[in-house]
Amino acid sequence: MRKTDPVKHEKKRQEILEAAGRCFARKGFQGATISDICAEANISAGHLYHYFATKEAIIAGMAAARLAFAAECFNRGVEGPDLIAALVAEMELGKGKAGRKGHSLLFEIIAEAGRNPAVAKILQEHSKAVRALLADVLRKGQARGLVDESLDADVAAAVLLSVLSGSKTLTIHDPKLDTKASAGLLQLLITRFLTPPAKLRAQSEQMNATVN
Amino acid sequence: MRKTDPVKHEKKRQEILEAAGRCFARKGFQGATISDICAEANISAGHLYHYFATKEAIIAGMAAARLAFAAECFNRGVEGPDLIAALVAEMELGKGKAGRKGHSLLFEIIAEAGRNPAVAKILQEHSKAVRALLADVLRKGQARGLVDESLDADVAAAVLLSVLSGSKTLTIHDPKLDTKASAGLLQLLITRFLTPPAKLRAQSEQMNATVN
Amino acid sequence: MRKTDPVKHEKKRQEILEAAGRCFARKGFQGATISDICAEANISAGHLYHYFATKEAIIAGMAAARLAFAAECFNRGVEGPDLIAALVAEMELGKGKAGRKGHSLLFEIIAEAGRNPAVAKILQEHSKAVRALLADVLRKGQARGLVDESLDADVAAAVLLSVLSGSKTLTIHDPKLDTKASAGLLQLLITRFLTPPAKLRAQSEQMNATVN
Amino acid sequence: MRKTDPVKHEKKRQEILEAAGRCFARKGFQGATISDICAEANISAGHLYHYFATKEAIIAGMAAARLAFAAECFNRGVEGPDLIAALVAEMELGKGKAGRKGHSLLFEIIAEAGRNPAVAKILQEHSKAVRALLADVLRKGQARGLVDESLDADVAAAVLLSVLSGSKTLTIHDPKLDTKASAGLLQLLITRFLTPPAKLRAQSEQMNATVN
DNA sequence: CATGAATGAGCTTTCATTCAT
DNA sequence: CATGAATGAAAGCTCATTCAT
Repeated sequence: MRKTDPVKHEKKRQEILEAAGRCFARKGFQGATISDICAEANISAGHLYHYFATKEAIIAGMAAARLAFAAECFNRGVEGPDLIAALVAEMELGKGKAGRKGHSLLFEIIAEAGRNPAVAKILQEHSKAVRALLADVLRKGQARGLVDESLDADVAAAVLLSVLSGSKTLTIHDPKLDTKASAGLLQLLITRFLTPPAKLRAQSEQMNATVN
Repeated sequence: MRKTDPVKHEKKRQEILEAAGRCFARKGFQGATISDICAEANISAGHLYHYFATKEAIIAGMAAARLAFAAECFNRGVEGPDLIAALVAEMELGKGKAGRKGHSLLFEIIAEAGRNPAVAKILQEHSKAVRALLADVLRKGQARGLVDESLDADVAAAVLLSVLSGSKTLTIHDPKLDTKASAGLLQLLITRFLTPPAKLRAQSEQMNATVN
Repeated sequence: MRKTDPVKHEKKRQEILEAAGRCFARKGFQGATISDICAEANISAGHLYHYFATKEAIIAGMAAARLAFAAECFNRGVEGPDLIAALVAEMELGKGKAGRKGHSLLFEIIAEAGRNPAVAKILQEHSKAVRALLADVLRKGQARGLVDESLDADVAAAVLLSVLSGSKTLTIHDPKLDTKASAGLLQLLITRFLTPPAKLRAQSEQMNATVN
Repeated sequence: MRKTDPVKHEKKRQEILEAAGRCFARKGFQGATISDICAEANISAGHLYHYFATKEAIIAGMAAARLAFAAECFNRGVEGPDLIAALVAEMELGKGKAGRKGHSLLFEIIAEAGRNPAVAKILQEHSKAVRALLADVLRKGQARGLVDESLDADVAAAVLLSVLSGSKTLTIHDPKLDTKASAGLLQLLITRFLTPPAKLRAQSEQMNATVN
């Protein structure tokens, strides 16, 4: 009497979600068909429904998995020594086609969240967690004098994350973008936003001194 | 034999595009059917095809119209006296449900651009034009000492527009967002990014003086 | 601006219902597919849905049409001079294959009524109407001394109709049935049930007299 | 190497058929799925196929079991002292919802017999046996002067069974049926059909005598 | 210009059945 | 004996598009 092995089951589920992710990135949520996903996952149409009750469930599951993965990457980067460099790195400006596909998927999720409450909830829970983490990092920075104390850490975290999202539109708006220059300006933008004015003044005085 | 009145024809086209825009905002590009659009525009399915050859053409036409309108608004605001206030105003953070629908539509367009070359081209042409305009404004600002001269105006314009796009994810990521505080920090972010360091130092010294 | 012609529309609807009736008689409600019905009605699958929203609606519509037709036949027969002969005629015992198909359809409807409320309602409304008519005829018979006055006309009508339904199982239970003999006995059964005892006695005394 | 215990095997078969009967009563032959039956019988889908080769076989087996059971009940009742009361009792007019489910199943079988030869054969064999039995009882009644000798016992048996079948449509045609009154009239109907005219005359003369 | 009847490919989903374990 | 993962054909239904009127 062999009972279902829940580990194997979960592994297969993840495999399917990954296959679905690739299809969705290629064709969008509605453009990708169940057939596409089955072909990509190498299973039959009928079998897919042992793992997911509806296509909706696949979309929701896939969004959750993708965002969880993104959050994990973000966490790792942000807990390192250089917050600003980590943020800019997260923007993945230069990844070519593969990166752009991933970005499309992100905007697909955002658009879907506008009319699919299940996806909206997933997206909001994800960003709440990421925002909280970032706010925490900012507060520590404020304690160490590296971040302007006059900024509300929670709001600043939300704004920084929106900048991060926005940065991913750069290559979509302009495929011939100078990614190095853009990354540099984004780094400058974040630096000027976060650095305490006193410190900034000191730096610029020093620069002036150097110049003169 | 009366020939088609081209003015009337164009007017109807615009009407249909507006109807399509409402449907797309509600249900997405694939979720909205030709039937939906016909119902919204009060015409028959057959008649729709006198104005647009395919659904694709409606999507493209609608994206073009929507972006043209956005550009127009943007131009008006940006040519006014206060650039930064205009940018923040453009972010439309507090518009409630209606605003969020419009934002979903924007991200729909962005996601679609990732896999539909026609839409990608429209989006890129639009942003090229807007970017050029904004870069021009920035250059004038640099000439008048209001904008940091060390910034490359073209790249800075692209970055600012990406911040603008990103800001529209704020209410999607968190519907309970404190819109005033967010708008305030975004304004601060742009200010600190653009203001020449020298001027900023002056301001902050002045502030310090006031404080002491 | 040609508007839909409701007459044509209704005619097509009836055509489809007739085609559906044939398919259902052949394969049952679930056994007959939308494709089958479309092929039988010579229309495309998509077009069927201009006339019926769901397969359920086709079943319901078809049941209603079929029962309405049956009621019409019944009414015509029953209002004639010989009620009992009409009832026996209605049993259609000798119609061969075609008849049996029609009977299967009837039992299909009855079985479906057991779990499909919409069909149950249609069936009940139909039989209510037929029962009322038959009860009326019985009451007139009672007034003229042809029907036993001690019978409750309403209950007797229901019982007679159930006998009519039951008679349609005869050829299903036994395909080699002696239809003439069965029809004869059914006629006798109904006669003995309805005829006033006094009249029956007179007849049988007369018969006895003849025999002796 | 233990061989299959044929007793246990048969017992399980019967269990499954009972479970199938409940499912079929609830949802019909095509509406009930193999999954439904497995869940109701608490076995796995694969295991079911150790007992039945196809769904068809389950339907046939279940029909056979159900009809065998019905025949058994019938036999017991009909061999008792009061034939007519037994027939009316068999009609089960007042059993509420449960009864109606059982009746639906009967009509399901009848409808299925119209297009499924296997089921048709089972039904016909069953009714042949029951008819033979009933004909026998009638012949005995004729010998004892309780049943009209002019009736052909075989045909009368078929007609009586069709009345029995038909009676089961009563509550389907009218859920608010007066079951007592209907049962009374059915009893009267059968009585008048079977009783020898001479005896009937005697009874009615007696009644007249009483009345006068 | 305007209609809506008509098409048919293709969608998501279901389900009887098989098979490795 | 018993499981449930796996199949794949086919179901009901949708929808962009065409066309006679």
